[in-house]
This record gives sequence, C-alpha cells and structure tokens, in this order.
Amino acid sequence: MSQGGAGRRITINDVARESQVSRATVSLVLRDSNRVSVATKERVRKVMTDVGYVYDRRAANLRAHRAMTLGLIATDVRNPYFAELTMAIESEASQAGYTLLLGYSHDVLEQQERLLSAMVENRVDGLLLLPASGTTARGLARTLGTSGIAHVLFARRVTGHGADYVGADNVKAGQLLADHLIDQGVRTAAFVGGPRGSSARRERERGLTKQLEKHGVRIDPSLSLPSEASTAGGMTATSELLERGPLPDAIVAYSDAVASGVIATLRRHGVDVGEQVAVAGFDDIPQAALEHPALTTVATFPERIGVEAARLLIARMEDPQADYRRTILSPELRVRASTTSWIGGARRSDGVT
Amino acid sequence: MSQGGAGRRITINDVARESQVSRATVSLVLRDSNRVSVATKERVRKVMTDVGYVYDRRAANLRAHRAMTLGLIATDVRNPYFAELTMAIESEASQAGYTLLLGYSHDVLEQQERLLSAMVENRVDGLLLLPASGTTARGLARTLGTSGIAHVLFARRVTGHGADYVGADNVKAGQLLADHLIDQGVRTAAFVGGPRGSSARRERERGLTKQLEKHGVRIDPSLSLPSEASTAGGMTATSELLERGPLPDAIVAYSDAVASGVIATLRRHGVDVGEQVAVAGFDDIPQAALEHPALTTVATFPERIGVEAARLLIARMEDPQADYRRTILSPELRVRASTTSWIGGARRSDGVT
DNA sequence: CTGAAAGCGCTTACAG
DNA sequence: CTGAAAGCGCTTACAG
Repeated sequence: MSQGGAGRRITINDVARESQVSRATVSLVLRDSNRVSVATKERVRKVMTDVGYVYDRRAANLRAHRAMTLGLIATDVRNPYFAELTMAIESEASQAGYTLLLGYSHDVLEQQERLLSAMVENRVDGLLLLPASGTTARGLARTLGTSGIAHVLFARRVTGHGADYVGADNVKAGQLLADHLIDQGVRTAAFVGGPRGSSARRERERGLTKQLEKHGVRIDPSLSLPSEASTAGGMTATSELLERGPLPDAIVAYSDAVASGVIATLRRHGVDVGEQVAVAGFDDIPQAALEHPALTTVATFPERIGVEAARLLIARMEDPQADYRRTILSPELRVRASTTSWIGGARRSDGVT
Repeated sequence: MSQGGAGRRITINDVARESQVSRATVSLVLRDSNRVSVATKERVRKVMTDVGYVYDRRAANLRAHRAMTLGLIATDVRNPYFAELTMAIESEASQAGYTLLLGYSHDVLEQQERLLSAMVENRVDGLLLLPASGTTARGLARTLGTSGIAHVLFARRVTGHGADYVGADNVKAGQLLADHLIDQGVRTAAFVGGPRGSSARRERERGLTKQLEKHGVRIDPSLSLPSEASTAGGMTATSELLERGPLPDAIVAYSDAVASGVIATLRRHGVDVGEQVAVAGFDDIPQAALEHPALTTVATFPERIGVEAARLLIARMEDPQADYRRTILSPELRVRASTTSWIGGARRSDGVT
C-alpha cells in the first residue's frame, strides 16, 4: 500500500498522492476543516492510517507562526512548593492545548540565562518564569527584550521589570504570623533560611519584622540567616543558629520545606520542638500538617498561583498590548501545635497575671 | 541600520543582505564553521547583534532532521522520588545540549497516550517514559510503534515491551527489608499502598513476601492494600488497615512517600509508631531520615536512575540498532529507628530464650 | 573561502 | 468543495 521505503518519512505528500487530492486538502483534513467534504475526509483519513502517517507539528508551527508550546522555567522541583506550582501549570497548559518546554535553573542565574535563550530560540509562544534569586530587570531585558516574547513571572518578583505577575501577598503572610506569635506571647524570634536575593524572602521577613516591632518585639538582625530554599538549607541554618547562643522564643522559617529542616535539627539537639521553642513556616505544603509537632504556617496556595499564572500568560498572548496585570493571592494562617504548644508564653503570663 | 519594520521577524536573510554575504554563509557563521574566514564571521556577527537577530531553532531543526529536544513523561512530581528523578534527567539532558519537552500523566493511561502523541508529533529525538500503571506493551506499540522513536523506560517496566530500561532491583529491595524484619523478630506484616498496576509494587511485594515466607512469616493477602503512590494514599490505606482489626508487627509501605502517610495516620490514632508497630518504606527520599521516628527504608537511588536513563537514551539515539540494555541498580538497606525501636520482638525473644 | 539552488513538511491566500 | 503556487526560516550538497 504505502510506497514509503524503509527510512523515508511519510509526509502529507504521500497521503495526498495516495488519496488523489492536493496537499492543501490533506492539510485541511488534518485540521478537520468544514471546507472539505465528509467523503473526502474519510478517504484521506483512511489513507493516513494505512500508510502510517504521523503529523509533523514542528513544520506546521513553523509555517503557521506559532508553537503551541509554552516555556516553563522553575528553580528546583524537589521543593514541594515548586512541585505543586509546576503540576498546576502543566495541567492548565495541557488543558489549553499547549505543550511545555521545561527547564530548571537550580536558582542559578547563568543557568536561567541559558534556559531563557533556548526557549526564545525555540520560539515558544509564551514563557512562565520563577525568577532565580538575583534576577534583575536589566538581565531579563537583555535576554527577553529583543524577542518581545509574552511572559509572566510567578512566586518571585523582579523589581522594575514590566511584566504580568502572580504571587502570594508575602508581606501580609509575614504579618499574619507575627500577630499569631504575639498572641502566643513570643518576645524574641529568628528568621531562618531562604535565598538572600529572593523577593519572597525579603517580603516575608519584612512583614514579620515590622509587625512584631509594632508590639515591641524586635528580631535581632544577626538571627536572620539565609540559606537554600530547601530542607537541607534549613538544617544548615539551624545549626548556625544553635551555635550563636540561646534559642529565641520562636523560629520562623522562610518556608515549610525549610521548617522541616529546622524541626529535624532542633530535635537532634534534644530541643523539645513546639514546647521549648515555637516554630512556624510559610506555604502550607501537604507535609506541614504531618510534621511532628504539626507545623503552624501561612498557606500561600501554590496550585492557585500556578493556574493563575498559566491563565495570565494565555491572556497576554492573546492581547500583547494590554496593561500588566498583577494577581496577589491573599494568604491564610494555619495554626497548629508547633506554636500553640509553646509554654514560654504561658509561663510568662502566669508570672504576670 | 536594520530595515525590519515593527512586526517583521528578522531572519537570516536580513543578516545576509546587511552583511553582504549569502544566507549559506550566515548559516555557517551561526554554527561557527571553520569554512568561513574570521573576518567574515566578525562582520556577520556584528550585524546580527545590530539588527537584533534571534536564531530560529525550530526552522533549523526541521531542515536538519533533528530536534535537539527530548521528551520526558513522568506521573506526578509532587512525589519526591519522581522529583529527584526528573531533576537528574533534566540536568543530564541539559548538559548534553538537549531541551526537555515535559508532560505529567498523573498515572492516568489516557493522559499518557495524549502526551506520547504530542511528543511524537513534535518529533522529539528521544523519549523518557515512566509508564503509568496499567501501561501495556500493546498500548505502547500502538502509540510509539509507527514512529520508531528512540525511547527508554524507567522506574517501572512494561512486560513484553522491547526497550531500554533503568530501574532499581525491586525484588531485591523487598528481600532486604524482609531479612531485616525477620532479624527484628517480626512475625506478621502488612504491605500498604502503591498503585496496583505498577511493576514496582508487584516486585517489591513479591521480594518481601517470598523472603518472609522462607522464614515462616506469611503476609495475610487481605493486608495488601493498594493506594495512590502518595502520602495521601498512605493515609487512606492505613485507615483501612486500622479498621480491619489488630495491627500486624510491621507495616511495610510501598514507598517512603506512602510511609509518611502511614506514620501520620498511626500517630493520629494514638499508635506508638516504631515501638508498637515497626514501619518501613522504600526509596530513601531525603525526608525518610527526618521522619519521627526516623524511617527504615531501602535506598533506590532515583538520581542515579535519572542520570542513567538519560545516558541510555542518548546512546540509543546514536545507535538505534543496538541490543536493548537494562540497567538494574542494586538497592541498599538503611536501618533506622522506625524498626529498631520495635519492642514486640524483644518481648517475644525474652519469653523464648 | 563563498554562493545559487533545492528542500525540510507543513499552511496560507488566491482561484475556480 | 478542491488545487497550484508561494513561503515559513533555516541547512545541505554541489560548484567554483
């Protein structure tokens, strides 16, 4: 039936010849155009399966000036928070008919640049970027500027860079936690972990610090310890903290992933986590509720951020001239045992009241 | 300088005209061919940056019959085990100069089919597949057969499907755990969680069961409870187990992710995890050592599996006719408190000795 | 060392 | 409802 020899690719030409129509008609059948009669469609489709034709989307996309492909650059998906984000973005993109070109920057600027170039050169229709810490507006302009490619930033901002953005209200998240810790009677606190150059870290810390200060509680700047945004990072930072002297009333971790390392390290050092020192995180990843003690945290809804980022991007692709949109999701406090079982506050109030 | 108007794409033609050479020469400059003089290269490159030229890799790839793109289909990256795998594959592919086209099947067959088609139609050079549970050789043949695309399976096998494969020795992993549990004096055990249709589950359970039976310990088949390969799955399965009556001496979870759910659920029901019932998992994800109690498990080295899978695929692309290779990594037992603190065995031996 | 021509596998107006 | 022609942005022999 098919004359396609061993190595030869079967193309639209073979199908056209075999079914006695033009290539244009085959092309229309491929997209199920109603400009082709049902009879012709059936005949052409039969030939397609008979000769084992496989559509070449790249060729189609080149000609049609689109890719039906979105680029996604995240930092590291071993972080459960980013895993949730990635899954949500993939689902949403996939539902909208897009395929995903993926890259991980490992939170390293040079890697991110390489990935950005690769995606631009592959002419993705749009780009979702979780900026590596240290990303600057100038850097982005250099890599993305000339291409004018549609893109949205998520989870971390880049100050001065005009683009759509989706993220949590990190300042608010810090405030929520501050208010709760004040309620618990906390008087001293450390802010542990997270990458120094990330907007999320700055904002969470700022929200926390400012709000604590309103109640006369001051975070000793020497107790602000950056780290990788991972459990391992949390462990390292906590070891440092333990070396610096007596523990504060509360340890606020940059994220739940970091908090996981905080808790493990404290426990290894015989600290009674929760009772002796209150611990809290950010994000409310699934594991937070399963920590022992269960972790107080502020939910930042990665799934919703992912879905929204994908939607914003698709909207942006449809209307490149629209004003930039920023979607800031409101965080929610989740109170659990890691702060409520703290007994320092009780002791203190016992003395006072 | 450039005459490219607002919307027009700047192509190799513009660069050729502007720098007074042919398109062929520009093309050679792009690939830094030594068939072009240094002077010409410099002149052409200067023009490229001046006019803001951006290479179109899609067009190049179409013509050159390659994509420099690999397809990766995993199930769900919220599972830390798959996250490690994915990161390793991405690193390796990226280092070899490939970009990754990504899709998650959510362990659902239909989704996997759609993703496979998309990747074949995008003409990826090769494909890495973590098969959804229930994947059959016939199904794969149907989707991949006609395309003859290079691919490797990893982490789970598909019986009867001829392809390269990389995975852990799951039977051995089960045996290692069985031997250890026997040493601890365990007499009854349950196998909890994991997707029914996955080869990894079957093999782990078989290795465990057979080896236990050698020592006269029999797993009650009604205590083999499948679930999603997630922490949530482990929680559901454990709730079921608790309803079935008295707990066995040991609970072996399909994976550490599942074990995490087992531990949390037992604790919620007031069970003293470790002492009252031994718990173990598979994979040795980073969190296993941080569980409370620390989780005994069998390391299966997802990172090595990922790296190896990418390498096998690249080798396969270079030599499509080579015999199929199977890389089976040897697992290693990691003994921790979740089994060693079990006191049932000690009690019993006290009585016997 | 450089160029003219053909072509990768499709889609897109334009006719009829 | 269908076809002939041009073209997407590159690379690849083939000449010279």
